[in-house]
Amino acid sequence: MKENYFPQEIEKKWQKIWDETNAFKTPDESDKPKYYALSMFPYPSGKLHMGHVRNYTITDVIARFKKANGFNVLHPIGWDSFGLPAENAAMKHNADPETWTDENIAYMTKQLKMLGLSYDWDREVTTCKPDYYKWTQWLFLQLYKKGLVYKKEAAVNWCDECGTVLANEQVIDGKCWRCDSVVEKKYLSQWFIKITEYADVLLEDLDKLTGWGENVKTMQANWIGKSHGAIFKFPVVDSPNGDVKEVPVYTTRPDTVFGITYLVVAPEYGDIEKLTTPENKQAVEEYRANARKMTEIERLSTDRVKTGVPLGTHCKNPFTGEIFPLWTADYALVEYGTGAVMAVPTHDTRDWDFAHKYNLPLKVVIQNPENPSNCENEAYTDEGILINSGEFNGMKNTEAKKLITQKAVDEGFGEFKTQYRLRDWLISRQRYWGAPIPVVYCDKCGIVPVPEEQLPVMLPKDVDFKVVGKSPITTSQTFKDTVCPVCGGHATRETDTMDTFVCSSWYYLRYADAKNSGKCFDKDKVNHWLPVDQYVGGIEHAILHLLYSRFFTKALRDCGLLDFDEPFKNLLTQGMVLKDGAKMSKSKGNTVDPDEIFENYGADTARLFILSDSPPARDFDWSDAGVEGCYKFLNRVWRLISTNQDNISLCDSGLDSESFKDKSNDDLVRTVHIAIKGITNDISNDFQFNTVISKYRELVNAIYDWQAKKPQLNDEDKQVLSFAIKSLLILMSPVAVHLTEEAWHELGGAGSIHEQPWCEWDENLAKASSITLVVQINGKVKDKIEVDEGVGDEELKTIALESPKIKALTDGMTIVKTIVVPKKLVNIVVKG
RNA sequence: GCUCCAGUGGCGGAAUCGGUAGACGCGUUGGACUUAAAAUCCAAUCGGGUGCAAACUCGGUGCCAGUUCAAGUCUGGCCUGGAGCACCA
Repeated sequence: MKENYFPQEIEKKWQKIWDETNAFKTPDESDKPKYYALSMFPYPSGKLHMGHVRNYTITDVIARFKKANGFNVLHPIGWDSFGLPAENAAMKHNADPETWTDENIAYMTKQLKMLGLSYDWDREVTTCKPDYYKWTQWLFLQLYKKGLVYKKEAAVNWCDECGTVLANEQVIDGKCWRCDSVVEKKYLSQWFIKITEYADVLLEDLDKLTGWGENVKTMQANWIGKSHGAIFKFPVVDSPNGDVKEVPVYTTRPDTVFGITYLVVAPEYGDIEKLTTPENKQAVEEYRANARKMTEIERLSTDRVKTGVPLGTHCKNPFTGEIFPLWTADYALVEYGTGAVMAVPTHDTRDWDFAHKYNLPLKVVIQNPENPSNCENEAYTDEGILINSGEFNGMKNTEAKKLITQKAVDEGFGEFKTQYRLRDWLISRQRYWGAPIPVVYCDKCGIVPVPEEQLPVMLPKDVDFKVVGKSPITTSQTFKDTVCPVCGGHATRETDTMDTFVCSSWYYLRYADAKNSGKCFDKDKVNHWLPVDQYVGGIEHAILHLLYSRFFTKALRDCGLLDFDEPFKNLLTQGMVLKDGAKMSKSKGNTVDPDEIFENYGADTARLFILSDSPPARDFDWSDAGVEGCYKFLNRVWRLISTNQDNISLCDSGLDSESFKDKSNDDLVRTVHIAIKGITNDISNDFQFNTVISKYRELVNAIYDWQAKKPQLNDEDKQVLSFAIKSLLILMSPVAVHLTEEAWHELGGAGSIHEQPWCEWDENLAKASSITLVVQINGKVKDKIEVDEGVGDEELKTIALESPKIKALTDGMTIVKTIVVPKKLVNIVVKG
């Protein structure tokens, strides 16, 4: 064993061996219980960044820990490899996106191997390869058959920079999630997945996800946005042609229905033209044109002054017989509810603002119990007692909600209604580098799905990537023109491709059966491996990927392809990697290149450091000094072992014997047992790797201290040291994967350290031989006394009371009572 | 506005059940080794007070209350920061 630690040399050596022997291959069949550890797979952008390093290291340590603890662990990796950056790169160099992607995957694969990750590379999945996207297309067809996919013309989010539409989930603050440019509304015919059909179960099943953080669950719940309310239908009294009989509205405040003074429809409301009088037509048209021009950001800004114009027509309130005017205003959203709102200015802040601007009347119907002369300066939106509400007067508004709706139901102008904020998932993209949507448009038969036996619909190669203003795929001569599978006549292929989030919504299933060429996956294999026991990834997917994947799992279950409800049993959302307090990013210039760290310090240092300073869920501040510190620590570990090489014998069978445990009352043996227990518990409880690493340090410090007191080691000491080092190596093996393997090998350990079972501890040895009794007076620490471990409660009390310090302090006082916490503490309550 | 999370030394953070606040590390300071440096090792490091010193003592986990023999931890009310949602009727 070399005296000095040369990580680069060691790491290269072992990586080669692991690679050649396929060391981390996972068999499907095993006597052991299964464990599925998964990181969110990367987009092959070119190089790994520190976020990747953190993500994959966390999952790798978990996978290795579980393996050592007797599980058959599935720990796969793949590539989320469709998407716009490849296409943009291709456009820039007029090259094939596939070449760019392949090169990136090759480079990043090399980096993953340099990090020493224990992947089963035989299960690698690459979403842009036909053997994968064939099944993405196949699954699309299954959902289509189930009626969960449809095409419709709708107001959609258009990103001009990316030249494509976006899903709702991909619009952040009115901007594109990818390129940050402002998103426009466009009316286009697009493909949607009916995720709303699963809104309720997606919400309800969040309760089953006990292994998910509350933050992610509430984010999803908010996004789904379930609300309970009513639909009321208001008869139109003066529709110009008499062809619109009523306007339905959705409200969560049926209790305020007696306070309606006007009604608002969205500018895009379907019947708006029929509800406009000829005199108002011009103003309404202008208003609508103006609304169309506005960006989402402008339109949705809450601090904007509300605007609107009257339509000239009126509705009747069936509860009161009152007639009130119809307006259009862009604060009503066509996509939500019915696209029309009943306005109660006295009890809704938005209606209040609008009514004040246009001098619309107010009618108070809910009385503020603390301030009966309410609604003079602002809307009153809290609970209260109904007034001016006919038969409902005097009732609590919370109770009236139900009764008022019931009346509407009974009299045929209303119904109870549950409403969701979630919209259907827009999945078509006007881009080349994605899975082609397997559909053709026949001149005669209309929309025809591609027959399954014709899959995959391959991406064409005869494409001009330099084209501007349309998808490159449309330039292919061979792609568009095709034959209708039904009638054999001329047909045109769909040129839209699928959102990459469709590809990533099922990849975790494919790992269970990655090489299956006849099916997307074998049902038994998927049922065996899934759900994922531990999923690890960034919080940025809290809604997008995680919601889509949950939906996919449920939809595929309903297609009979699998038998479970939720894909990810436990979710760990790791924090960001920061540098100098800001997220690492190229634009800020505060990135740290993993390659440089590997080169200068080795992967083990990188792994150790990225786990050391913060718990996984919290943000992690990268510091050069911290890396240096971890490197020094590994050197310290190496030195400890290399200078003791002759004193250590790993294959000493005596280490595992009962007699060794019994005869060893050595403090170091106890320290090791305490470390094993602590480290095992810290990993098991929420993967607290930062404290695991502090315990590595404590153990190493303890071994050094122990040795400093023993200039000469006798045979028993050597056995104790061997036990300590062996345990240290195994405990550190999930993190410092190369160093521990090398040391294990050099010290004559059998096989690979990564095949060793985890250390066990003896409960009796995993505690100090004596305890420090804390003595408090009135809750304040006054004395600390070393006592034997086995001392009983009564005796502890006596010891405490007889301590000279305590005697002096309690002298002349009345002892009211004495509380004894076994093996820990005595609190003496005194008076006087 | 609503929802969730967090707040502990100079810094990252630690503290199963309510039971010694500040583990472990970074940084800083002093020292040893060295011609010198690097590396390594040793010591100190929350604040105030008493003391030459060992030591002793008081205060302290965002703020204010409360529960308790005992609160970083539990309860209520605030403050600050972060994240998500948001003219969603």
